[in-house]
Amino acid sequence: MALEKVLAEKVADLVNLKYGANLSSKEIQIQKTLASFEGDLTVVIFPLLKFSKMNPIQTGQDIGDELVKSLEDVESFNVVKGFLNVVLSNDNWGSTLNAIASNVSFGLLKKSRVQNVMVEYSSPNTNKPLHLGHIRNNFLGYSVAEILKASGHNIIKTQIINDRGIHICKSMLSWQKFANGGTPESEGLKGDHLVGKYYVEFDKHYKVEMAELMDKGMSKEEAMQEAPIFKEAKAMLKKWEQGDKEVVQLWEMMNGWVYQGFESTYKAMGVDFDKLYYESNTYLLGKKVVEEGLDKGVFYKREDGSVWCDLSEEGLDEKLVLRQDGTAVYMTQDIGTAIERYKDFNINGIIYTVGNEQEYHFKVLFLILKKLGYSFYEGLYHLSYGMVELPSGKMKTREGTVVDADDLMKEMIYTASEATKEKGKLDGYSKQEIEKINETVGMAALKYYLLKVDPKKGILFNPEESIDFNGNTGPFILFNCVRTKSLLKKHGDNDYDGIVTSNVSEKEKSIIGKLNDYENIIENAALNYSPAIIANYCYDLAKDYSQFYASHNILNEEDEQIKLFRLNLTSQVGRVLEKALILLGIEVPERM
RNA sequence: GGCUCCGUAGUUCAACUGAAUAGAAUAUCAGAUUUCGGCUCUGAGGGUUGGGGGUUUGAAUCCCUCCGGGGUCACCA
Repeated sequence: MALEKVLAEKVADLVNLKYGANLSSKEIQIQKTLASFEGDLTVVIFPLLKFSKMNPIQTGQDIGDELVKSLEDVESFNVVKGFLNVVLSNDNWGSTLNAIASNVSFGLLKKSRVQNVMVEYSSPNTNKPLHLGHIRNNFLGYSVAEILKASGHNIIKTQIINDRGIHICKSMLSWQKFANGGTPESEGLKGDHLVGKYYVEFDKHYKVEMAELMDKGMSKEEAMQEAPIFKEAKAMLKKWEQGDKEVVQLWEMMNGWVYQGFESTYKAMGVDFDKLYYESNTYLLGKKVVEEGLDKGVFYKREDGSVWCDLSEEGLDEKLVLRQDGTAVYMTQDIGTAIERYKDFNINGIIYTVGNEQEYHFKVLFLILKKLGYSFYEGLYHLSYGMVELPSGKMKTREGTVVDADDLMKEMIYTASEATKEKGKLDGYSKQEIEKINETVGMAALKYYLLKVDPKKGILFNPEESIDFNGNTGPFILFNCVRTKSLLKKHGDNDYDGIVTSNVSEKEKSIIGKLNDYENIIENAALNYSPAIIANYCYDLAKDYSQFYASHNILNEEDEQIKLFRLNLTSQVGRVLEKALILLGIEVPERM
């Protein structure tokens, strides 16, 4: 609250004046008073003792006296150990609430220096459908982008589509061999699922061929290289890089299927992008830059023709940037992509939302760009997040233990529909409207479940818990938000401007305090790239409101002034909750 | 093995970046309501914050060390 600042400044002034210190208000620690003590705000006294040269109690008493004298909003105080608990006047709460209500741009911060930031997320391969890991990636990247927007930055959402390489050729070759010309229409499969099916099919045949070769006495490594089907895939990659018409046509057709599939998955996820990058476009630039780097002496060529970057001085290993046969690797493409992005946009930085398994890769990438002389490397940041694991262990494509994104979302929505059927609150709604609400609720459950965890940490995905609707869950928060709307609708008139009351309960104070925290929470979430901070805030606020609702009359309140005050409070809780949920990519329906 | 991240109630997560008695949810147990044994409400138990040491008026948080786990060190992406 503005009052926290006022208080901090006042305390700093007092300490400077009385004890001859030289503190700024930022060095004064102010926190919310714990529920078990009397008071609203607490000044931590310990750090001030070296100036006051008195014990904590005396110092607290001393400062407290002055605060009551000089600040109108401070009604009284008490000192416990080294903590000065300040009790605020009742008028303060109403005016704080009104300040929030009348602030049209509440929750949208203004930055003195606006940054243009590119956020990359999703970054799929075009040889298989999206899975649970991508879901976390997408929700996280989307939400971080929204949070940064709210904190006052300009954001460009982007992805890099991994549409070329040996793995893509594997599914192409496999389709050629085994699909008999099957299309998404003829097989009745989403395009990305169809392509994924033949990618798996490739692996099956590959394994059989390897086993045969190993029976003949070959080592595993040899067999991997010598299996005919693998050699064919490699040949296809080479043809693709040479621009072979037939191969390119096949590539375009199958990627087209995949993009159609992705599009509907992204739509269901509720994510979007401002600009797409394709590795098939950027890898060539990467190759060119590697040539330049060779001239500059940043890279060196080995006898066999492969190109490397020596990072041993920086404490890392040597890194391959171009294969012996001159084809590009992952690193090559990423160098090209980064440069391209800075050419395309006037940006101050790029945030790469990529799993923590690639931390080493990005460390190396940023270092190489630095060595190449691109000063923009300073603005690059790897938003690294933990892997999603199942109770049964890791997800593995080949063992079929992957949780498919489309399947999972469908399940969540189904569970939501079962839950609403029981509650029966949707009478009078059309089938389409009900479907839309089920979608919203199901996705809210999934998004919240994945976003409430600190990005850095791994997630253990428990299917049963994820679809829970009680407790610390998305639907619980959503329900409270929807309830505020329905209350306000019932009351009709919604002009609560300037309502004050001298009768404010502890719960109400707590809620107003939390509402007032919202902008700090955004700032903090932006600073840490952490939707989890927003998610936890939403739950705290919703829980507080839920307890308030259970213990206070609102529409039934007889005192008109109090009733309006509580409606004002309700209105702001709904407003802030909805704003916060949107930052998580969660929509709020009118009813549920 | 080198580098790196992590370890908090039975379980899943918090703790405003160093402050008061480490909080929720869930599970468990006990009551209340309900003839609906699954809903709702109230309450309780549950912790040496992996172990040990250090810095500090104060440590889950910072430093050292050991133990345990993940990731990564590919001419894969």
